[in-house]
Amino acid sequence: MDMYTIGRTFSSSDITSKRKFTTRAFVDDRGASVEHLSTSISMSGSKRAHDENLPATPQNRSFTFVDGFAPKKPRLSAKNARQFTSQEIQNIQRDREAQRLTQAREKEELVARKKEELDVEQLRVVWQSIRDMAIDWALSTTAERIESEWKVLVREFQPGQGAPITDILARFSLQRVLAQTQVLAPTLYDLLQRVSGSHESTSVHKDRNLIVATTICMLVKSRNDHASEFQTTTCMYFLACGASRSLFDVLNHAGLTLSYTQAVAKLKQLGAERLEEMHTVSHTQAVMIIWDNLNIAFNVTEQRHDSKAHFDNGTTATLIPLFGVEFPT
DNA sequence: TCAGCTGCTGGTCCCCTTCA
DNA sequence: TGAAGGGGACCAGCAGCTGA
Repeated sequence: MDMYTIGRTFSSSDITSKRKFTTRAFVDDRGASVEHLSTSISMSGSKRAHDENLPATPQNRSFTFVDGFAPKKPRLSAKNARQFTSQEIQNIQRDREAQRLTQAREKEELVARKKEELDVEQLRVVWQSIRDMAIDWALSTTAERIESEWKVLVREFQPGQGAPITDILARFSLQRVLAQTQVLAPTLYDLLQRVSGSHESTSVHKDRNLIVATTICMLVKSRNDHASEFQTTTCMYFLACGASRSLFDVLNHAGLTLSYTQAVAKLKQLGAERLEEMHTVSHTQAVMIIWDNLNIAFNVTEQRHDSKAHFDNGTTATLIPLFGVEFPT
């Protein structure tokens, strides 16, 4: 490895502090240069400068390296100066003017492009804001409309006070529920049709409209406890099927039927209404009575003396009005 | 083996809430 | 304010389980 001294410069503060710097550059065998700086500080005079405790600043620590082997730039002198003709000067001026104009045009284009991007971004933000406002408006308007439609529907589905169970059971129909919903609450009807997928269903085995109608009936009951035509009908069915009281509890909480207590009350009310109807019919026209024995088995798995399987026996009677038969008054 | 306990069910009563 | 409905509390009957 060869060693070369490449020179150095000092700042004024270095000189006053009497430090000696030796700067060397090493060039290895592969030609790569490595700079190494060794600094020795002469403390001759044994008197430290007053500024040594001051923090080092770029000003009092600055030095630069000068490569002694670098080719020197030719000095500008009248001897080396080239003589330009007026035509060349004009050409240079024209070229510089064209270059200036090109740079100005590019700068203008850049500014215009930035402005356009900014405008597009602002437009996008405004568009997003308008879109959000439109969605909010649509949602609130739809909600208000459904709310008003729903109130009308609930009022329509509420039976009159003291309405006979017989009438409720006779007129109840899921098709009627759907038809009334379509007329009185078209927005809600369309919404439920889309949610259930019944508007596009072609299945002949599963009528999704029945699910929509059932859902409407359950929601109506949720909104108004008096609107219970559907639940009154279903509770009669579940009673006839022998559903247990706990099953009634579950179905009642789901809004599918009345409570067991109300179901029994409705059944008794229905029995009283039919008995009254029988009295009326039997006093106004000729009737025929059909009776039959009724046997209900109450089985006990493990019979004991005080707990045995047994049959409850009774007699049922069915009254049939006779039309076209003279009735003596 | 059996008395006592527990859970389920049906029924009734009463209080509270909702709605017209 | 009355009607309608929900639900909790309570009772009775029945059946299954368990420990003495």
